[in-house]
Amino acid sequence: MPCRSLDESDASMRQRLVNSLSQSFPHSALSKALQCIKEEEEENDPLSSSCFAELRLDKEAVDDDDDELTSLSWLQDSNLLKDIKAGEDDDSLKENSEVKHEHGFPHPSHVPYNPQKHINSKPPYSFSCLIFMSLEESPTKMLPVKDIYHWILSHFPYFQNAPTGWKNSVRHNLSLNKCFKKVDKDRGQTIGKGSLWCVDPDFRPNLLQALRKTPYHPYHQLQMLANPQPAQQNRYLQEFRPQPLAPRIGPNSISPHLFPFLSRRLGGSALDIDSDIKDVAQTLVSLKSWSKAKADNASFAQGLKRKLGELESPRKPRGPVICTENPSVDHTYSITHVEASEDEYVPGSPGSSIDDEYDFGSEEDIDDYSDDEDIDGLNPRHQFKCNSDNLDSEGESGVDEVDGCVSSGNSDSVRTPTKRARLDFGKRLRFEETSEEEKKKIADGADALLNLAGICLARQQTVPSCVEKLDGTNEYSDESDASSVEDS
DNA sequence: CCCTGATTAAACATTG
DNA sequence: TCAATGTTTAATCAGG
Repeated sequence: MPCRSLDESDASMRQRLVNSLSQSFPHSALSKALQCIKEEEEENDPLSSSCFAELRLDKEAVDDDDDELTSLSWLQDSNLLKDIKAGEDDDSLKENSEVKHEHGFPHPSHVPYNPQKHINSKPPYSFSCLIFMSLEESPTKMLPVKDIYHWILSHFPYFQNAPTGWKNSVRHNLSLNKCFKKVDKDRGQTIGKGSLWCVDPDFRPNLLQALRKTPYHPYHQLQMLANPQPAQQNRYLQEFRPQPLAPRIGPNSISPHLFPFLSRRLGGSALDIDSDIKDVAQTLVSLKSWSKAKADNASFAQGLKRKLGELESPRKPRGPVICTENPSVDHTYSITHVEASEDEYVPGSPGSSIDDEYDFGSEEDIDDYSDDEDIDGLNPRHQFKCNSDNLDSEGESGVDEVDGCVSSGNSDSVRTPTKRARLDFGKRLRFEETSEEEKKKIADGADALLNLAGICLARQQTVPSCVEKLDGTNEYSDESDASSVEDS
């Protein structure tokens, strides 16, 4: 919860609030905004007073005060608006707030979104996120298109009155978005027409990243599930009935009962940042070690063999998936992808599941995803704007080739650890072909960056563990990240 | 202004 | 045959 400066008087705050609202909601939306706040209070939701502000985007968390002023979140802890709301009829106000703008009008980004109430507001989630949520809510992590429709309809009544084109969009997304893939017919039960769809584990971190960037998602999603509407008849939800909201453990925490995957991935931005730092440091150290190893042919060959062994053996630690802040690599259609995955992929490899990495879901789910990878190589969807040329062209430069994992915007960030590790390995092989001068530059750069990263990591006392992991002898999980950070 | 992603519409193919 | 499903292309818009 952003803390308001105490030296700011209520009057000035109110004035600034009104100004801000007037600009943000020119069409009588002020009352709607107030109504939203009042509704939140009336529900006496334990989350409403503390959580959703922290669940704003990471970027917003570091935004300037102006952005905070435009956010209504901090008002939930204050009673500044009570006078304004006094005497207003709740029903009429709500009615007005929902009727006054046309159906399909985008939901104001500064108003907490409740899909069950703002049925005329177009959900602030992309179809990818909607599909992702539906699939994640499924116990089996896979759904036929029909059930995806159903989930969306039951959770976002907006679509009940929306033009039917949204279903087309859903199918379009499923087909075109590389994040989703069809489950092998053999594995899918006989569900009639069509296939089951699931999230491609390769891209699940990207979807999570995208979801996390969506304003107000976690809070309202949780709230929605905690107060299921009668319209919700999704059989998966009936089987997997949400539990009442547990008291929030702390700021920015998501109920693990309702959304285990969200509670982990959205639980704290600091953890992800730490993870990113570790990723960078890991890559840099690795890079340096390889450069150094080249100086000694014997040790180089040994290291090569060891690296190869690590990559070939199952259940070996892999490089971490990097969830980049770069929107171009979130979950889009045009992410650069490893074309050679069919050759590289080891069917049934336990390490192929990202659940392994993040400990998502159940054992069955892990198996599902592992097996699902069997069909990944057969799925031609990755052809969309797949930019393997980029990799090759970058390979000429040497530097980009090697520090691909360092750059948050690099396409490497979207691969499975296994695939990425293999690609990195291939890159390193090519790295060995670059000139000594280039390698020296790279090593120097790595040194410099490592020093920078070392400062951060040392601050959190995670350098030893991080570096220790570089030799591939230790696991690298979010859990350890979380614990290390929490300990510090 | 350009690029990219998201959305929407549409046409067409496939499937049960 | 039909409707649902899946694929693909294109146009449009918004945001960076």
